[in-house]
Amino acid sequence: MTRIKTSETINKIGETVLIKGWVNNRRNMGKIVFLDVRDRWGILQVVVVPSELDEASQSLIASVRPEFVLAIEGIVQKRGDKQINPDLATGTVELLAKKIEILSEAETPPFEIENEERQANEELRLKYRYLDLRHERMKNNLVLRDKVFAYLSNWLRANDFVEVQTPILSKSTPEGARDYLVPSRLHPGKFFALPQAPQQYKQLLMVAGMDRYFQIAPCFRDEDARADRSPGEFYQLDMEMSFVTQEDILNLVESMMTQMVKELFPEKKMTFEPWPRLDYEEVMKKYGSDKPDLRKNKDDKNELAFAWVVNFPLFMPQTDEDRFVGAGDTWGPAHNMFTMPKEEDIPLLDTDPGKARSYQHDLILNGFEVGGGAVRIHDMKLQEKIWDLIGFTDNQKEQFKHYFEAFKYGVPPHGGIAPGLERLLMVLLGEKNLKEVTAFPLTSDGRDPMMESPSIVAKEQLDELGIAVKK
RNA sequence: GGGGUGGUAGUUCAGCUGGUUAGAACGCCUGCCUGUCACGCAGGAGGUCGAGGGUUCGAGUCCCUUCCAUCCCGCCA
Repeated sequence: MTRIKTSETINKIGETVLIKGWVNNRRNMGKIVFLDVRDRWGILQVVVVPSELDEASQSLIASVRPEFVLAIEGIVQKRGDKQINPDLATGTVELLAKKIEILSEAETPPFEIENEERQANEELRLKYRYLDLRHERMKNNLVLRDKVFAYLSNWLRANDFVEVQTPILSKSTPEGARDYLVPSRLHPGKFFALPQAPQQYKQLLMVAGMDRYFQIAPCFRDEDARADRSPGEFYQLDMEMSFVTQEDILNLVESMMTQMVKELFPEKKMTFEPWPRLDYEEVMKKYGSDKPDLRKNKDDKNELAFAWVVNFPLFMPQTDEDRFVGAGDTWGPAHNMFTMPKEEDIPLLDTDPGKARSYQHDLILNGFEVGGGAVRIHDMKLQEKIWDLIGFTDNQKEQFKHYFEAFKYGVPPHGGIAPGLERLLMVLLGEKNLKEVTAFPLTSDGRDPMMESPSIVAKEQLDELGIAVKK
């Protein structure tokens, strides 16, 4: 007999079926036992009456405990009017067990699976993440994460975007965050870096003529975590388009996100339609933040205030408190060093660079920055001018040699954006921490208590890589 | 690197101004129960009070040191 999902039983009244799943709960009434059996699709009440069971099943029913994995064959029956459970999707039916097989026994878990309210502390949850993910809320979060990823990918493909996988083993470049380094065995003393974002690759794909690129891109930054900032790795919906203006980028993303929310989160209401385009300077003056929470009623869990922030300054002054690592003493890039200045502000580069504004755009949602991007510089002369202004040395420019080289061969005007997918999901799902929408996150201090990573490696492995570890 | 909060049973927590044998709920174990669905009832097991030191007749409680967790600042182009 083929297994069916617990959720399918509501359409199989009177039929003999086979279900498989975990014991969510057991209620022993003496001569009758109720088992709530859980699979990915839900929970089904199984009625166990010894007289209905075959002999083998009768002898094992007493030993069945929560989280045992069972295969149960039985007859789907309609529940009596008084026995209907409105809280259960399968609450109108139940399975009268005829044959029970224990596929796997289970020890008592370190925390309760059935009771969602009683939540263990975070480290314990992460150590036993495979049990934590049995919680309905966590399972639903992962399923919705997949739905959002799939919706956005498909939407982009339907709009002529092509997904391209860019390298994970990449190159360390003087950008903002700390790199994760990967030693090269074949080139002792040299290192790959895991990408902080596929920034240069996607721009080079525009040079290649891909026209519209996207990627659900893993990004790696070796920085300290926050509730809304994952330690280690996270995913961006990385996008880049050729022959577009900033207006084109904003309109496309707005339309994509709006449709996604309406389709997948119909209970949500947007505060603004269309989304406002806010001037950076005005926003800072009015709210003291470049990512204000613009909801009208902050108690309403279903209100979503999307907005754009534009007209960012191109440069930030380098100060002792606030300094772009890798730049000189005067100016650092406000966003990144590839961001295009607004045409009307280009003359300011020679006179008053601090006043020059750029084609950077941030997507904000309920007080979180859920995406950032820009129109890029496609003129190498302008790019060099920017590099000079931020005090790049010849040595630093040398690290962008490939970029320099590529820009000799015909570069389309281009720009893009990269929404942070976990942060977006966190807001959409009403979670307070990115860990709640990530299957196997690291702890805040960058460990995995389940795998016990990072870990010490064998000396032979280090020797082969030419690495000596300081004790 | 800095700051806030926390660490007591398997889990989540309470434990006042220092005072008898450290409690509750859930979970777990045993028994009873044929309509429960947070089943119920009766009983039971389970504690290095994060660790070390100190003050005191007496420390879960006060002091010092230290470890761990989490949130925030720094950091995050």
